[in-house]
Amino acid sequence: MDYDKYAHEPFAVTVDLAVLTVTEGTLHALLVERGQEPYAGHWALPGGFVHPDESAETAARRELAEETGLSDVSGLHLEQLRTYSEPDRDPRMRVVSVAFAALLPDPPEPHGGSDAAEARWVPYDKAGPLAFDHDRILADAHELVGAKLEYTCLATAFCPPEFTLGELQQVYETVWGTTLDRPNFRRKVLATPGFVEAVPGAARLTGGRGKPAALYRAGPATALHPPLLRPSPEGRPA
Amino acid sequence: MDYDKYAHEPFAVTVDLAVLTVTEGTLHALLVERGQEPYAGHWALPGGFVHPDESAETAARRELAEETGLSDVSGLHLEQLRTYSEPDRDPRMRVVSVAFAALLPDPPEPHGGSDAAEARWVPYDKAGPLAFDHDRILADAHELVGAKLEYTCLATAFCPPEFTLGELQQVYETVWGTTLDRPNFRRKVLATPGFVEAVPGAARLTGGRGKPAALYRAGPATALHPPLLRPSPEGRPA
DNA sequence: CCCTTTATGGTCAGGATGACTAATAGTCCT
DNA sequence: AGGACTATTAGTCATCCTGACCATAAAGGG
Repeated sequence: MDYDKYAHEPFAVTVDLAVLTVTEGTLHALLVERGQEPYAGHWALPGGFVHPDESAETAARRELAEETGLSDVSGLHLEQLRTYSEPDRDPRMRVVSVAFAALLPDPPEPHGGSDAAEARWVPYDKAGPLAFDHDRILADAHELVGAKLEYTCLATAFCPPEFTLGELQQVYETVWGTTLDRPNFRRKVLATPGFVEAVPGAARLTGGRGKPAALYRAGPATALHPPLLRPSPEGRPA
Repeated sequence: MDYDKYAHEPFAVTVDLAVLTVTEGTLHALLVERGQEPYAGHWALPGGFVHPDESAETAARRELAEETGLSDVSGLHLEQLRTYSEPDRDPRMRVVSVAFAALLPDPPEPHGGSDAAEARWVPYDKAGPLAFDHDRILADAHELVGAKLEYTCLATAFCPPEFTLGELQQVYETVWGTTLDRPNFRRKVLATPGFVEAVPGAARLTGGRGKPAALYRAGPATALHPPLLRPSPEGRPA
């Protein structure tokens, strides 16, 4: 890198967050309503400028805390998605945005943060046309999370500290948009060492009817070997 | 994103390229020798500033062409890796770098490009301490490529337009640092529709001894279902 | 001509997966 | 309280995929 050969144009660097959660069997994204031009009145992904003294990861975590009002953002899963740098993605100036996907277990009531007119959880399908290239960012986040569910233990990031296998399966089904066989899912998860570990105090749960389910915690494993492949819709995704 | 709330500090945005190739059964990376401070005399990944009118992808492709001297960079595989944005990663100023992994079939002789004192192919293992955080970027690129070989058809990007299954297997073995069973590898590859397609003119090849191998081309498939998992070194990667 | 080398073809057992059936243990309704 | 309902948990069975092999074919080199 030769920094002195070209006059380096200044860029603005932002972070955009695709904050995802699973509630009521549906994938939700956290959106904010823009208060100013451009795209005033449109919905957009939360985000903001990277400060001079922080990394993109730090900025993303700060924005996440501001936007969700959560105090403990340190334990949340943050995944760097991709960087979007098309020259015309912001009509006002040259903005390079580092996008992150954040996974939340329980969706807290979003209080329209510092700079957002309003913040709301919106079902993924109904996340209408968003400002800037945020539609694509959100779609990319969905795809990334869906793929990572296959070969990592990421799914537990959508669950509270203690969860049932039914809840874990719900995460897979919701993100993938499919249904899975319950006994098979159970067998697979339990056969993967370190994925989940049973909570010894044979606890129970569920506010509904049916047999109480055993509780599990996220295990130390991060990778899934062999992976848990989502069913191919057709013959083969060629 | 509220662009007017904070005075947005200007950042310099660069691209860094981890250009990888497989030659003589070894993974090689393209490195350039820095001509100026900081890290003068050290080796580094090729890269440079993103121009005001181009995206990071475009900049990466341009730098790749300059650095390798290849005229046809359009067909080469470029994969966005990650963005590195630690505030202190460059001692002089605030630089945010979008890193890419580039995969080459035949390593052309690198002509020390416009701004590089010298450019050279270096075996991956011997890519000593690099400038800035480029050691980590290179390692991340290796890990990404290794993972993508498992569940995508990326391996053909390391091969010339027509190749033998032996060469394809070589790619896997070199990147993963393992050995694979030849008949099993063959069976797996041929059983995946769209991965490779035989060249009808039952051509042959190889400059050495042994039975001539059939030639194949890259197929239309991009994903590998089910994946081609690398052998787990120990019991289970927990 | 024999040996080495590489490619290709095939077998065979074990593991993983998908499709089901059945039993268990609770809540809800009447 | 009893029965209906529901969700969890357990288990079976055939099939596919995989890893570990062995065998054959087609070249080149002594």
